[in-house]
Amino acid sequence: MKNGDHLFLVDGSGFIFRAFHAIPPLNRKSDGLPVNAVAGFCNMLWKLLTDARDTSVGVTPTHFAVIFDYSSKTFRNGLYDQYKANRTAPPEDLIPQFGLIRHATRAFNLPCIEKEGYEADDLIATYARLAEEAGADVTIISSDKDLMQLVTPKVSMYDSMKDKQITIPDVIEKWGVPPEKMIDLQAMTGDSTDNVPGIPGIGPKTAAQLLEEYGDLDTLLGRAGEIKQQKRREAIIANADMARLSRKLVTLDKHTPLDVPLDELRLDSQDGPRLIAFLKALEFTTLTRRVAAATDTDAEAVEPAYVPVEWGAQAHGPDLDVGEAAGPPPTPQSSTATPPRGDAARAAVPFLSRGRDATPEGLARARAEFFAKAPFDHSSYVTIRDPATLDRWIADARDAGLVGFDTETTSLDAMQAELCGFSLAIADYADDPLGSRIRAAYVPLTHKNGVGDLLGGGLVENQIPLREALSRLKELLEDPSVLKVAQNLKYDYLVMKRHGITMQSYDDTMLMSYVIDAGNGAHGMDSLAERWLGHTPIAYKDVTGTGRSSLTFDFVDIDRATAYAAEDADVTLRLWHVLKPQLAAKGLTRVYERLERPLVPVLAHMEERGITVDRQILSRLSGELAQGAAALEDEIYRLAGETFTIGSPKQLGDILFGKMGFPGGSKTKTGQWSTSASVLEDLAAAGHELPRKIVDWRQLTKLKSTYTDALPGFVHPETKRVHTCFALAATTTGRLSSSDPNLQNIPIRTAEGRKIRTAFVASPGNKLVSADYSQIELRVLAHVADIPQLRQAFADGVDIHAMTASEMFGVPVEGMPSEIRRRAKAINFGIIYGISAFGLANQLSIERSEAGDYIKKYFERFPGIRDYMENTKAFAREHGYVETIFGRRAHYPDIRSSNPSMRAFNERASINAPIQGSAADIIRRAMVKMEPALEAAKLSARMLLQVHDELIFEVEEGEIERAVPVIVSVMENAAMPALSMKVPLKVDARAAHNWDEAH
DNA sequence: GTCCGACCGTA
DNA sequence: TTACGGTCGGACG
Repeated sequence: MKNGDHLFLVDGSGFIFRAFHAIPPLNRKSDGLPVNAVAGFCNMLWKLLTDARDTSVGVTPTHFAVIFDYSSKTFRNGLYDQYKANRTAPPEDLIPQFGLIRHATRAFNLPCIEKEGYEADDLIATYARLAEEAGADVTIISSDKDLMQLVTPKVSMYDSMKDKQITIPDVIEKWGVPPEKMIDLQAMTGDSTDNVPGIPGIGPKTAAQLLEEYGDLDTLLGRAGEIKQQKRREAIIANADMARLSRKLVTLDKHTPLDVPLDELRLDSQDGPRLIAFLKALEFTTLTRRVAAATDTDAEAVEPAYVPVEWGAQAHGPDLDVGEAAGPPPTPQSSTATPPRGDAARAAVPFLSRGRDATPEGLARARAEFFAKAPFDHSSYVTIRDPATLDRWIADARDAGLVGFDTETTSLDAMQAELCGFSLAIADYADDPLGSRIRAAYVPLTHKNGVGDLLGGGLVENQIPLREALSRLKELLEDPSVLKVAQNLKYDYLVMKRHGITMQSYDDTMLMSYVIDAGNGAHGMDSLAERWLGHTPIAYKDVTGTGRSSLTFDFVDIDRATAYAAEDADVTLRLWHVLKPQLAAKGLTRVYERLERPLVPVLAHMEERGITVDRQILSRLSGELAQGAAALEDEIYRLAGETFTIGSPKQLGDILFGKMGFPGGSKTKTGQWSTSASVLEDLAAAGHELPRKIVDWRQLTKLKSTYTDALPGFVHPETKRVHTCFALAATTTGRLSSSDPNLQNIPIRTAEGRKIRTAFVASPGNKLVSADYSQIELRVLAHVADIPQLRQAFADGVDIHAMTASEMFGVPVEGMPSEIRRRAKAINFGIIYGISAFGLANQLSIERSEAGDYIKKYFERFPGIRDYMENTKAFAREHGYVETIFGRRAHYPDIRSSNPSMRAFNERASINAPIQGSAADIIRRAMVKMEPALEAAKLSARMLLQVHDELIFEVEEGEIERAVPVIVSVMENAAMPALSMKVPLKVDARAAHNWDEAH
């Protein structure tokens, strides 16, 4: 900075208070966010940046900065503990604007300056002194009298609200003393708003008069006895020390250490799109237009920015944590914690307030609002490279009683994954009992440097040895008094279990979201961060790369890994704060704690055990299938008169419906002729040879590619077993899903397919036990719709489909034709699926009118079912979700769609969900109870798989007779004692060497 | 390389 | 007519 330059220093904190009161209340239109002070601030900045010359300042700035108070605690509190102690909390509507003004500053591409322990005024004093020494002129944008002591021939002030410059004569005119005597004047008068004591009875007029007479404060105090007025004389003598203290308090520090050097305040050009994005976000249309014109930017093309709102810790009212069953214990002090600096440091977690809305809903709302706006500060994340630091973090986690936890590994498959490191997130209560700061750290353990080493390089230096870190981590993860919070806990649980750690006391944010929001979008971390935190976390592929050039996580640079991993733990802990109170507010805590969380270790154990598949059987089957398919291919090509890709529905359609001229059945939604099995079956039934061959070929190639060829690839290299992955939060209804490989769709319907089941075998000395619920969904339907005939039929143990047929068609159960029973069975399934005449007609290959008659007849016989269906649809329309008998919710937000087919689809799904979902809840309960029941019976039987209504166990041969009754009993009584079903549950169980024979 | 549609295996 | 996941072909870049 040099002679001729001109520095503008904006007192950001001062401005906001003034603008807030001076400008009428103004809210963002879309959501009521108060923005009056921000609007004034933005208009003022824009004016100063573009035409300061036309204001009373009369010059254009070359340097510019906006200065803020960091917090209410400064060095002055060390001088006088009552300093600013009577400050009241700012108005509610002002609070979010503190943060917004900082964002505005950055959007204007201006330095945003603050420093812990100092007031904005001290920073302004220091910059002003330095600029003046460099020969520059300074304008302080403020009208605060506390800053008038800084005015000199080269330093002036500017009241932007009144467009009035304040120079030396202005100070004298207003206060009766020149700027250099303002300190003494303030020392005498004191300041009630800042709690600066001063001398009682001395106001500005008297002070000015005394200073005129005695010159300065020290002289006055030395000659106080000469003062004629008795009261004044006594007051000054009695309060001399107070006056000296006050002088210290009001004297600005012109030598504050600076983080941003003076020269970096040089004014840069405006970033039009960035500024417009901010202005659009706040809906400042006039200014948006002006800025667009001045910067030659197409405002239409700019998306509004995401503008997080900071809630300053200082700005919090008297919130108190009145406790929450499983919430974090309020630990007021954390000895070693050093809160991070910067924006994230001011993020404070709101707890339940006595004063405001002290209900579960109020807390849930407050948390959601707070975290929707709390900014992320990656600079506050740290890497832990030594045991001592790790110990400190673990101690802090213990103090807090709550820690976000995440593992980083080399694979999505928890059974194959190798641990690379882990991250922790902690909410501190260090100096703010009203809230908490979240900080996060990554602990790299096995990161490698692959530089110039074909073997993959050695370990990166300065990582805590794996064993040492794990022994410390074990203490934390197995400590029941510390709640661990993870996203998709089953994964981390299994990875840690493989390292000899059995986690205790945990929550899973993914499962919380699933309980709250099944049907409302995904439950992965990225979705949840977007939905609840308004934040997009660093993408995994941005860290590891993608495709051919991708790295496993252990080759990721540790700084990058820290940014990614620490953020994940941070996000997880924030999500917990948002979601946990919502469970309580919506009455879903039971569902989460009984049907979700306890299933995590159960499924982890099942996945860890795996199941043996006989690779020889699969290999032999693959050969047979290949031969069969090859023979069919020859036939197909011969019949078609040419070779083509049979597996291509497009090419196949051209052959069948083009070249061969077969009548096309239905079309797919893209307009292609459908070549589905049902179409081909119809053609085959009409006497055509080719379609039959296609159907057969499809079956063989399907079995080969999906099962016999693929399954051996899933055999684990060490355990030699296949470990599926069960997803807990994948379905809308509450069912599990299975993948990698999917063991819930192993063939059974055809003889060819069943051969694949013979490859799933028990290990030597054991047998597989398959136990499945009989007609569980129809039983659930009989329960929820309370249908007397169905209840009676299940109580009597009669054939339910035959009973249905008998009721509908008046045919005796004895000697019933199989076609009649088949139709009744299709209707029963149709009911569960939310029947339509169209669907039933399709299923039974009958006319739609005939299917409609069946349905009508069915409802006449079972009016309770129609009531159930109508009531369920009405409930779903009203609430947007339906419930299972255990209170699990499945959401159907599109049930109010104006699209009739979409609406109808959602109605059918919402009829089905309570039935399918209640059955899913029942088997979940059975699974949770199974491990302790087997243990109590001293059985070593191990649960391996779940297939919706079936559980598969591996049981020692000598144990089978004792194990089967235990298994059956747990399953049949699974609803108890939470619920007493109106129909009995029935379970069939068999033991055999392979799955085909056991089922 | 990544995505989507068609198809098909299970309950 | 419900709920899933896997494989393939084909189109996109």
